[in-house]
Amino acid sequence: MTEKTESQHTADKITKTAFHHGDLKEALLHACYLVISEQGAEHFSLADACRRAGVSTAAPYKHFRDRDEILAILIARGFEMMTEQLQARVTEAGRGTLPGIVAMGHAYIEFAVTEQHIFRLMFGRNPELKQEARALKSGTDCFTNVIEEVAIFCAAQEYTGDPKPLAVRLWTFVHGVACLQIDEDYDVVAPETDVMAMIAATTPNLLADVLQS
Amino acid sequence: MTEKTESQHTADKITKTAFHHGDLKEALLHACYLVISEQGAEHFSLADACRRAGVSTAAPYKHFRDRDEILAILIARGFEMMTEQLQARVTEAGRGTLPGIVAMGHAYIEFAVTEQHIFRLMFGRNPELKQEARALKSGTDCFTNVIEEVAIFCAAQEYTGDPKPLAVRLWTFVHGVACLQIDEDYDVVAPETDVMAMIAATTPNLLADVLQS
DNA sequence: CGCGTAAGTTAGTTGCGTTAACTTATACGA
DNA sequence: TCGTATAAGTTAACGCAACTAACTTACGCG
Repeated sequence: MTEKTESQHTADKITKTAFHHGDLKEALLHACYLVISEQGAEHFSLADACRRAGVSTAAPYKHFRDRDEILAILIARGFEMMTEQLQARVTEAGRGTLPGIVAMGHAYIEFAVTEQHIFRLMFGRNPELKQEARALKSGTDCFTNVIEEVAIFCAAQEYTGDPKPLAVRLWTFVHGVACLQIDEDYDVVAPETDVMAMIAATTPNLLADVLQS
Repeated sequence: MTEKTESQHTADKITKTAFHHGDLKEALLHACYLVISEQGAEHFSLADACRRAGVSTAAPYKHFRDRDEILAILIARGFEMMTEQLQARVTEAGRGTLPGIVAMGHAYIEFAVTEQHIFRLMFGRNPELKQEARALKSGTDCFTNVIEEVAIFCAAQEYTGDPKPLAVRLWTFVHGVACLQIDEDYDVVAPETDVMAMIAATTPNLLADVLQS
């Protein structure tokens, strides 16, 4: 009898998929997302999210194992959002082209900036969170996608080497940009930096081996 | 009374610069450093550090404004350590040379790995911590040093362009490596990655403009 | 030698995460 | 149709951490 009632009744029963609240599970996830987006995961308090959702602080435990499970779900969703956005941008700019690769880099930064705190959560050192099945899967899926796009690019450029190390390089650089940007370290030390321009300028350097062929 | 006889008033009073404990301030900082090194700043509890130092949980407030001041001091010291280590390595490998630049990158990674949690603290998004005067100063000093070394390299290579954007590029890449390495993201997604080799291989690409001249 | 105060203490407040025990209301079977 | 098992909420309590207040100790100086 531990059905989910969400997908089960949706067909016949449109309203009231859940009991008292409507859909507290999702409402709590959204509240947590909002709190984290505003205050950062470091200062995130589950009790705060409960207040916003208008329920007691014990309510979440009817839907989640603990605080960490909620964070793991938000991490997983973050990676899914990121994957979608990267895909959209590379498709738009042209798969298998240099502008396509650059566009993915730009999309990475945009995601990191607009979803700063979720991004920090996704890439922070939280071994117990990131080893959660969902978070782990959506994370690896996201990067698998990047490798795939770089592989398509390599093929289009008739580069016969292994695309994976190149993907790692590109990812590393763009990730460095994202971290330093959202941590405001550029602002302190090199405020003149135009990160988007830097990515566009540096990507060809990182792909020099491919572009020469 | 277990005096430490550290040097604070040094000149007039040699012994017993501190009262009851010896030098609780320093002892607490060390205890906090240990706790963070073991458990990470996220799970760091000041009370835990107090227990290790053998004092009550109220004791720190005679020496520090609050928890955050301690963290800010540790951040500042982290940057100072890092600066020293980068300097030592570039000097050893040769200032103004490509191996020197690569050595700095390697030293950056080594620091990030051996001082994982302090590194995370240094570069995490903690606006209120990083704006602390000491932390801010030692952080900018650290990067100023990197720029200086890149400038020396550029001069040695007779490159007439601005060295700063190059330094930013190098820093960005190496920082990306450091983050992904300590967050164990490479392990999940590209475990074959040899980060030191990657830095050695990629640095010339990032410095292509200089090396061509 | 006595006093001021630096440097500790204990005890109390607040807030969070979590659990236990209780209550409510819904879905399903007799 | 109704009764009941249970899903989904509640309140109340526990332990722990950050911090504060009020008290105590003992060093150092005049």
